[in-house]
Amino acid sequence: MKKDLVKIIEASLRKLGLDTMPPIEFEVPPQESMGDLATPVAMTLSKILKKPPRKIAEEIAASVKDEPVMEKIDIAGPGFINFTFSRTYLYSEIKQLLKYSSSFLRQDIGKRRKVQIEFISANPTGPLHMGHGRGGATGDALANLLSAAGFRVEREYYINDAGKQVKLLGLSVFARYQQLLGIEYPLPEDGYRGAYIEDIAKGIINDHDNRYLQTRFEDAADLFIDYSYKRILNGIKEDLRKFGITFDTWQSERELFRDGEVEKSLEDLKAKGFIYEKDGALWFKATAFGDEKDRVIIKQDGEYTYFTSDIAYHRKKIDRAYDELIDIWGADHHGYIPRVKSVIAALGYPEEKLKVLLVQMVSLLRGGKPVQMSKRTGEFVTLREVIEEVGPDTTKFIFLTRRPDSHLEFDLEVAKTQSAENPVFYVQYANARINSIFSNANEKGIDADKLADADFTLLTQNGELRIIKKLLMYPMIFEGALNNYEPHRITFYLQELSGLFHPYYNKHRVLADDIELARARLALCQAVRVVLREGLGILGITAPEKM
RNA sequence: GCGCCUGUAGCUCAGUAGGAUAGAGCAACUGCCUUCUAAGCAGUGGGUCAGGGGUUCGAAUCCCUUCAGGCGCGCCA
Repeated sequence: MKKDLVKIIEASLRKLGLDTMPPIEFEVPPQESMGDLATPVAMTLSKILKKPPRKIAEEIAASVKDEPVMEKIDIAGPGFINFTFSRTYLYSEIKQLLKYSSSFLRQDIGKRRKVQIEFISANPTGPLHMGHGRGGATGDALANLLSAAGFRVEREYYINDAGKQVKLLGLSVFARYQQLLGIEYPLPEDGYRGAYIEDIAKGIINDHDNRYLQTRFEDAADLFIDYSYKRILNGIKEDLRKFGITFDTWQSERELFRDGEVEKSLEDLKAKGFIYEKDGALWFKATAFGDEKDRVIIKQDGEYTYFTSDIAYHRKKIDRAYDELIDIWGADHHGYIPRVKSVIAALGYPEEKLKVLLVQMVSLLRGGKPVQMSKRTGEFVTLREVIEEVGPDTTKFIFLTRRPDSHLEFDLEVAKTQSAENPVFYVQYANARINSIFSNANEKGIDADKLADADFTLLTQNGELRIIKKLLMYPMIFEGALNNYEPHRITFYLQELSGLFHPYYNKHRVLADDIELARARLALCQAVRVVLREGLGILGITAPEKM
């Protein structure tokens, strides 16, 4: 729809003697009667052409008005050009949509370029929480979006299974283990305290009995650390399974050390002259690339920092020949962006190769009151508990009806009690209703095959034309969601589409007595169903057959 | 103190590379189930786009500033 219009307008601008094309933007006019799409391009050009916008608009309109796709063209307000499409065009487009759904809905923007998207990557030191859920829903939807747009997408989870945090986890479990066996053993100061720590300790008792009773932690560390984080990682995988998110690759931090990636990346940076020694530590010259201070990579005590393995990690990723890397982080890590970007630059790659998307914090409420999250006692509501309470589809939908950078208030009570009238069901219900119509058509013996050959000219009702136009708008929405990394645009679109379908369903009988009309309406329903499923698929939300 | 994000209807949020009379859902109120699923439909009310200045044909959107909330600013991750 937009593509055809752009072509027509560009041709007309060329006729007006313009050789460099300005970006041609479109919007939906505020009132339906004004037309289907409008462009303010005449007002933009007014400065360049030094002519009043309405004059330019008239010239464009005059040279375009004979196009067969156009029903009428109006000039309105300060210089908007309003286009109304001809029915012939709408009917032929909806036919295309039905006949070639996949290429119609999935424009090949990616051209098989490779993108890797890394998300969640929660430390294996505890179950996933709501923040991870939001990052997960967003990352998964973006990956689906990119893949629908013809990119080759890899989803990766980075496992911080080396370093201080998993060690602290092991020590916390070790302490609980001793305590369970009747020994007084202090929990580490900032150790992990959730009930799951005790469960892991019980698991070790179960598998290894009291073999590590009263040994020193140092002598049992490997077992306690490995046992604990692996068990938690399995729990995370189970959380993800329940949430309906899968990954292609799981990159272990330990492996980066084991495979010499960390060493190699340091040598690399050293050779390039971005490493120096100061105060008994080794530093990376991040300020050379716009970061506000240089960063330590080997501490005085000889240990690496978390940043060191992140250098190796991003170096490895970027070396694997991806055209684009996307990292999705919680917004609390935003200060970390210049640091990682500076690594990309130091390694000789353009910074734009890495796109860091921030997903804002989630605050959990119940009935308007904040749910207490205590770090001290380790008491917090996990993602799994929320999924089990409100369901994965509703949970994802709530995450995906907000802009990633808006702060999100997730009220469990609202998510649940609203469930009957929750927007996600509104969308799913439209799909289920259409399925039901098709099974009724089948029972009545109405031929629902080859619907692309139905007589679309019978679709003359306002509700029908509105739906057709909305369906043809999908590629625009898709493109916008993709270019801005904003999957929520799909969510809103699906609500709008459903918001047209339900009233139509209520007002007009799809399975009309007139068989040809029934077939035309079935074709329309089919198109709606295809788009709903496509959109829900991108969001990672199911489209139940029946409800 | 510095930096990032946010502030839009009673509530939760869209709308921001400037565009026309600022939208949706929920909540509130009034109706609609003997024909394809009432998880639905029809209708009503609801706004100082946080405040103030500026830029221009035009600002919720851009700039400056104030206020409010959140998050960062480690040889922690």
